[in-house]
Amino acid sequence: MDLRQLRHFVAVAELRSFTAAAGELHMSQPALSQSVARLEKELGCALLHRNKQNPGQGVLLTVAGETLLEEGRDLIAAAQRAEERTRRAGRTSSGVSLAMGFTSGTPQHLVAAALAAADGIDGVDVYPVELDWGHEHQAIVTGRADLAYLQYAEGTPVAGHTVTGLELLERVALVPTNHRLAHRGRVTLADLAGEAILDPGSAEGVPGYRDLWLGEPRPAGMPIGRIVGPPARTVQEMYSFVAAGRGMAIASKAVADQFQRDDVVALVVPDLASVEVGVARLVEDRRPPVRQVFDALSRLSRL
Amino acid sequence: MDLRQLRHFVAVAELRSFTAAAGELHMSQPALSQSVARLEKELGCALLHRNKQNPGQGVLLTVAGETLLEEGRDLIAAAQRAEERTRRAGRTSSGVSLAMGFTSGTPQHLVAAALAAADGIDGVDVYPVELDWGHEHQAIVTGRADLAYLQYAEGTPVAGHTVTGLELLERVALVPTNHRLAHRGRVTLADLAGEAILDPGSAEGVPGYRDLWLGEPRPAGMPIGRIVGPPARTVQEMYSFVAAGRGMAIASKAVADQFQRDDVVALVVPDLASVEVGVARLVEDRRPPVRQVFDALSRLSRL
DNA sequence: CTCTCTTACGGCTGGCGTAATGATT
DNA sequence: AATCATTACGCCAGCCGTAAGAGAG
Repeated sequence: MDLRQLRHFVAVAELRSFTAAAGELHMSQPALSQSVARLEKELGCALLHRNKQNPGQGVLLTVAGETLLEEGRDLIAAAQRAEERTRRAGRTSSGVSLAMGFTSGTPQHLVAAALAAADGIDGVDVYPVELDWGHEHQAIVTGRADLAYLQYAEGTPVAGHTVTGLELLERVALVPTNHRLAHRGRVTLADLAGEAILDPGSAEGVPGYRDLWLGEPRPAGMPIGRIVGPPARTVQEMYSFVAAGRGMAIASKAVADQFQRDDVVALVVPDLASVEVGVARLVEDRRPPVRQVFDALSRLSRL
Repeated sequence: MDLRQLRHFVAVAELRSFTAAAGELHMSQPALSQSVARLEKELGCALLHRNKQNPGQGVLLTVAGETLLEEGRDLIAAAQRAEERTRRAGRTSSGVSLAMGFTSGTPQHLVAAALAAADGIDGVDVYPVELDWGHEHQAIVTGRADLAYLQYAEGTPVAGHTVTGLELLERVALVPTNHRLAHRGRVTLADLAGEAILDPGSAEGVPGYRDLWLGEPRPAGMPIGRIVGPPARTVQEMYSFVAAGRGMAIASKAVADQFQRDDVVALVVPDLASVEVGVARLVEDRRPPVRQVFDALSRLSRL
């Protein structure tokens, strides 16, 4: 079995269409058809129910197809992790080196704590990797990071990861200094009703991420305003967006404490639920250094 | 990255030699050299320290090489499991079907219990797969079985598996009916000193397996006799070996209770430690039906 | 001189693209 | 007719094998 074939099959299975998958994979549809046919021949069983009475509705998966879709996704992700981890190892001269993912919204002391945690473990070195907003999950799955700090609605589990909640962060609304509410230290959701808001984007694998940073669900009568994109990738981009007067943005108080600009003001919003910051690792990651650092950080939990 | 290349690299890394690995892989050595070189180029880092001052001692691994060796082994095993599971799914008409591995030495009621356990779980079907002696571990790793019954020295953990001990089995020595000890119901290790014994082979991934079925370690003055191969693959082969007068064999009492032949006698050996029978699954196997059946069987433990 | 890995080169296979065909609504 | 997949066929890249080269004991 070949990883390329597997990628081909997974694309077809996910999109339920050879034509669509061929586009996605940047290859011709007949070539894709052949590739999957070869895979089926090698496995000795059909993976897709073809063209019977559904040429319009695309293809359906067989039991074997369902199985290979699940297994194949895992396998492709594992292959990418292997590649990424090897590349990273190639960049370090010696010893074990772990990548700690964080975003510009992560409280600084936590990043420092991660580096400090490694000092206590012999032969293990942790280096920080800054990730784009909302890519923490993806970074762990693809192997760009071994561990990552994650922000999520309190108590929401994240599939595929082992997460330990560490802190709760109050939330603030960021507005320009010349905003009508800028002189208020704290505001309510009612005050913010109808305000244009920065598009938070969405985080693969983190359900509820988008709603979290839109301040949803909001009580009746405090509707959300226009959502303005594109999503910010970092805190700096978020501040620039706000300073330009295009709308407000919701952030954690930790962000506002760490980044100060005189053209942007942070207003505490007490009726927005706090967000939880946690440290995450892949459930199936059994590498001892990863476990050790993870456990050390877990012990710092204030929850 | 390609699985073929990965297999090439893993072979070289494990054997610490291109020449040896090329033989193992049934390909020419220069082709293998190129294949690994291509992989290194793709990854952008060296995996092996070449030909510096060790052309005699073979190659050494770099940090990246060590990483890719570990990751690659896992990945290749995972690929094989994916393939095997898909093939199995292709053979079942519908629904979830799990393979329960056992050997001819597994107490029958446990196999029956596994099938019965599935009846209580909706949409899950368990079917038995008979494995060769000592291949239980390998079967789980390669995906031939999702669960398997395993026999091991009491309390010995098996790497890579989650195991629940279920029962302890007394052990017996199998001898021909015309053997000098055949009329005795029970014997000691001292009685068996110097007897020729069937080669138990070894089980990949189960440390101590060989010693277990040789009755080792034996007290001083009760030395092991000649070890006669080839290893038996099933209980029937073992009985035939013994009946032919080529030597004795050590088995669990459960085996002797289940298989009766008038040309072979089972003698209880009280001073051999009991073996533990447990049910095993892969640590990282998170599929709910596997967990459910495993947990149901774990609840049957008498330990 | 032997052992081992690398470089060079030629041949072949396998996978892709284009074009044509089939099946269904 | 339009859509979606398969079959037919030619082309090319990549991989393997053979042969030659290079460095160390």
